[in-house]
Amino acid sequence: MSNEKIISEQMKRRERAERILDAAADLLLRHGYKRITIDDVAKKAEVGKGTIYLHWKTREALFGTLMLREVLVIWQELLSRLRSDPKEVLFHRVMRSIMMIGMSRPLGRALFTRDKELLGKLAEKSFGVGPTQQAFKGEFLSLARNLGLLRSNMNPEKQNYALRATVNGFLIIDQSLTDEQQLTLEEKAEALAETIRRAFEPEKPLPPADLHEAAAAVIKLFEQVYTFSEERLNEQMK
Amino acid sequence: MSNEKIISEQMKRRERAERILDAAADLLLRHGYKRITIDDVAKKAEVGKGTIYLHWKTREALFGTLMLREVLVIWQELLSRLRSDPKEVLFHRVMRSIMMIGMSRPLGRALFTRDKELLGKLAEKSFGVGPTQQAFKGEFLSLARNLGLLRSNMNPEKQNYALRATVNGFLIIDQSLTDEQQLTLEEKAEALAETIRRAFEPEKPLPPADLHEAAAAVIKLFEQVYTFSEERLNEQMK
DNA sequence: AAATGACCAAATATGAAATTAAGTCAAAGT
DNA sequence: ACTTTGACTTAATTTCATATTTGGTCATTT
Repeated sequence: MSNEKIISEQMKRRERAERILDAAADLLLRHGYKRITIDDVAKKAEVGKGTIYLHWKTREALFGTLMLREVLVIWQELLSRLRSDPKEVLFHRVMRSIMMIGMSRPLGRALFTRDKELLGKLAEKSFGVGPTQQAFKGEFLSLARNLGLLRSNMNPEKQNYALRATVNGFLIIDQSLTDEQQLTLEEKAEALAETIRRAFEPEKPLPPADLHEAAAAVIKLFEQVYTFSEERLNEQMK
Repeated sequence: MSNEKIISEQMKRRERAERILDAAADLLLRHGYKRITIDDVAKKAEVGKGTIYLHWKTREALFGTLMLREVLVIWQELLSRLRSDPKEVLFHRVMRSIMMIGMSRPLGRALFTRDKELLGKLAEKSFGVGPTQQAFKGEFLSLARNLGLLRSNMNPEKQNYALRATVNGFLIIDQSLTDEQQLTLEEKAEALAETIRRAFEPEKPLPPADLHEAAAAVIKLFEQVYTFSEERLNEQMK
């Protein structure tokens, strides 16, 4: 068999996997995790049930991959924003972007708010890929401190805790907001950004030179994490 | 019957109600809401089951009163701190106190973290007394802005949202913290205080004169809310 | 060699019977 | 007379046996 043929075969395979994930995503948002059966997904994706098991070992693995794909799309969009404007590397801007990107996507929103109704037991697990989250929580934060994107006159553990609590608060609160005075997503993201900027960023703005350097460094780290996660995704989709 | 006699009777009645609540609280923290029966409470409080229904109409009402009592204790301790030092009226100090007081009390902690394991369906309901929470979310925040305790160069709705999200984040995150590097309660409360101060308070500190005025005004409002809630409690305990 | 769906075992849903517990009130206690 | 109680009623919950569904496999078809 020719090389092109093999590659084309792999592409078709990948396309089919994506189609199955699309079907799963649609059903997930429509009916919620616990109500979906593999038969439903197979029917919707127009493949035999056995075919799904050619791609994933278990039902849970299928949905795990779906979540990872969603996280990667968000990650990619974030990277694209970072590349288009170095100012986007400012910590509050990164957080605003993450909130804007994630919350405007139905699946991202379910992930961010830990929507138990929709995700069922999936809500507990973390899909940022273990190492990805590590990178984010650990490496990224210390990098941000070193680059002057975060205050450095603050105990790092305390700062990490405070950041996590704050961001989590903004993400989680959305579902319990039955308030009439609903703010728009833009306003909410802006509120998060302002809170983060005032509470965690240095008083005086970063000089443009440092900003560029910071952007380059952060993009590099994010690309590493992205590439790593992408490889994981590719493995999972065989 | 003499007046003293009647008052003494009422006191005994009240004491018995407290004893029942104590029993309920103990069982609640030990076994969780859904596992407790009224018989358990009656036995523990050394009263007949019927006696409990002389105080409360339903099981849920009994536990509702228990929650209200807990909120009032926290409220009272907060007021006491405010009275002892006017500086405690600074917004970040109020928030730190609330976190310190509430989180150091088992029942308060369950309430703040919305511990579903312990509180069951009670976790959903709000026990700050409808009007109390209104007062807190509405009146208190606008009063704080007027008194210079909060930045006034920020859209009030957005500021309210951001504050709620932030504080909620610090309170809720505690239960999902399986992290090894557990901070002490003091450190966590300090982290919340610092975040609040930087993100929501004016840059320059309040002059001492304004501080005293602010403390007086806030204490007055809190006393009103406290008194109102206390009356509710008294009604509920008949 | 890839894809399928009939098949099997395990999980889950169903529903009737048994148990438990919330709430009442006639009787006992003070 | 007035308070307190626990046996009683009924509604809710649990149990348990049976029926159904569904995750995952693999012999057969494409």
